[in-house]
Amino acid sequence: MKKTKSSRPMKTVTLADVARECNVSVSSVSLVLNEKPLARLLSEKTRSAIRVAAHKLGYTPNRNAQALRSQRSNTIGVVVFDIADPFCTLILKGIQAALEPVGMLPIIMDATNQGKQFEQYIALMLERRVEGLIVVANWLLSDKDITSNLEAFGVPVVIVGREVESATVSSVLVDNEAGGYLALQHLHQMGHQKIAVICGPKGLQDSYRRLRGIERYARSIRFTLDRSLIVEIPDAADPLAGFDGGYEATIELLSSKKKFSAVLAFDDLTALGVIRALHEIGLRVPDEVSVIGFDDIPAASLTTPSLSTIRQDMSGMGVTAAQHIIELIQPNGSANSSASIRLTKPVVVARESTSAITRDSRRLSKS
Amino acid sequence: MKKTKSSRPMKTVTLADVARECNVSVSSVSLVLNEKPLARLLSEKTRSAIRVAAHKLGYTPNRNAQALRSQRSNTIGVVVFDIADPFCTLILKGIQAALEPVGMLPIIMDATNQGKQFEQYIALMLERRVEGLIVVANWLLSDKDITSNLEAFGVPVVIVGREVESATVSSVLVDNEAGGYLALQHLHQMGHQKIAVICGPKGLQDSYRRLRGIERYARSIRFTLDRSLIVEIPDAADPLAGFDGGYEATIELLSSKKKFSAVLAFDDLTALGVIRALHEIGLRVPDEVSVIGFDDIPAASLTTPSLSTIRQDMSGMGVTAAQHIIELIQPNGSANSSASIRLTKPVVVARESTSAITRDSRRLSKS
DNA sequence: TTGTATGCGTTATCAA
DNA sequence: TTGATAACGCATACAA
Repeated sequence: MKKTKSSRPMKTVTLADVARECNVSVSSVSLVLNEKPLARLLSEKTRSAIRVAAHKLGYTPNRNAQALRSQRSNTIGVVVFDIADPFCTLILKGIQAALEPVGMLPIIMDATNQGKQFEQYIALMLERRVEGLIVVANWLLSDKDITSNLEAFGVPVVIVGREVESATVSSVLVDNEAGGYLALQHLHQMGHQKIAVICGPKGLQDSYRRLRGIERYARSIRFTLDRSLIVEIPDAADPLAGFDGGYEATIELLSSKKKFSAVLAFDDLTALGVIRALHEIGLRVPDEVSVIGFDDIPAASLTTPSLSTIRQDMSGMGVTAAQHIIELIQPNGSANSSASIRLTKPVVVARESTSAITRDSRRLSKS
Repeated sequence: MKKTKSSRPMKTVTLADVARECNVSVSSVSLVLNEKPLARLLSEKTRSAIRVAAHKLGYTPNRNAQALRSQRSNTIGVVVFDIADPFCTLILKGIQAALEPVGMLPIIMDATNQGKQFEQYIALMLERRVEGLIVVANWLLSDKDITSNLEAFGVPVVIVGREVESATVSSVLVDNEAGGYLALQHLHQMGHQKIAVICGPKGLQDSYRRLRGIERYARSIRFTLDRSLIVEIPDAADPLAGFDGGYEATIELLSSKKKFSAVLAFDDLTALGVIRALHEIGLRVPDEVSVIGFDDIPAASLTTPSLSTIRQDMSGMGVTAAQHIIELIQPNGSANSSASIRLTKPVVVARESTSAITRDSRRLSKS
């Protein structure tokens, strides 16, 4: 039992230490411990001696040295625009899950919602010689922030949650249009006719795409959307701004005496704001007004009533992004699989906040 | 403009490249770029030439090489028990915020709620030669999982969210007892007398501490808690189990015809489950029953009604943990500041789910 | 079947 | 004022 009172840095066990312990050369130790084919040429006795010694001494390979020598860091930089955003966190899980089996380590940084930090953190990761970069966007990240020059980093880049028009940067995101389609379909099939639509900020791709999907479904069944029931929440800098946006939009809608039996909200946060507003006015959800969101953030299942929504497979998106970047990292990888856009399929999650239209809501929606 | 079509790994610019570019030695370049005192001995002309060349060539220091040479990785390993737990994510923000100014990089890993992965990930970080370890626990992490041998890793360890009885591992967590005290105080001061208490799993430190705080407040005002209104949710493996626990406990309480005008829940998730149950039975919150949680997870402010709760300063805990580990890393650091326990002060966040007792709730709580 | 030597990019020591 | 050079821990081509 050695006293461990020593001051840092503590000397760690190296290959040389192991080699000395069993009177072989460092190369032999390296071969055996890495299970290289060449190791099979060593006598079984030597091999086991090496393994025993390594274990006894508590040898831990030094990844930094390995990275230096092999010119491969085995790390992927992950820049999350806001790690507290529940939307992002499941993506991270997916990324880690896909990276682990191939021995890659994600280096995660939170950009804390600031475009400024963004570039700076990427520089940090480059210093660590990450072999690839995954950017997890959320709706606060303006396109300006990214497109600056994501292309010029010298490593493959995959961006999650945002479609980017670059020739060298790949995207993984939900099929927003399909999602919008599904959302309206869900409400319409439950009998709703007067449907308010609360769109996201105009500048946002997602807003546009989802609305397109909504309109496409409407056309497909020759259903006419009441334009006066379509509103838009303002752009904002706060992660929770969607909630306020939904709240304000609903208050406005209600005070203008518009009638509707259902609200299709831009996302879950917006939907929760809508519900708050309806509740304050004294309208019951879903008895009098149905509400559907988009994303399926964890909170969606915890509220009362629980929130019907369009689920994005965040974890799956993370996995896809990670797998894609692994491909790109392979030598010649950028050749065969170049910049692509992968859309994941959204799915309806019907919970308590939507219900078939009732007498109550029908009466209410009479204009 | 060089074509960048080459296959990976892309050769990066080194000190030697810069040195060659301006006909000086690598040592000079190193001195200048690191702004060492010795660099002042070089002529101003040389210095600026070096800086210009470095910038022109796009030099990026190789941290792996630096780590190898200096025996300092400038990284801190952070093992989060569940990165999707909103409780954890704000702590991460705090950690990053405190680490950044001192040039330390957090290496974040999600243990995905499994004690098994836990040890394995720590091994990974040790291979990367992290200089310290921060473990972010949540209530699913059983003490067994950690105490195994957190002490023997050779680097300082700080654990957030759990008090550990080790002589070498420091803890940062909320003052649970004070929190329990505050929660009961809040309810009592609003006039509630029949108060149900839903405790966390028995095995959990937090449960015990919070209950102690509750009892301490009760004693301080000579208020007698009705033991039959104190229940406990079962231990569980699911991150969202608290919700179900709160739900079930409430249903049980109600079906046993107990009367109460307020519920003090173990945490926010539990509280949300309670609200769901009350709603199903047809009891209005807070008009007929007040509910208070613990933690102040993001969802707490988004629900309708929004949740009154006891806030933990998660971000602050992250900062504290990071600062502490930085101290411990300093040479001789472990000497002057050894294993300690730092408690952060909880604060009441009064929102909509609690209100002063009304005629309705008074009537209801008559037994 | 095993060992030696070299270099990865840096920093630090010593010499010029 | 500046430049060689060794060493950090490891992997590998080459020798023995």
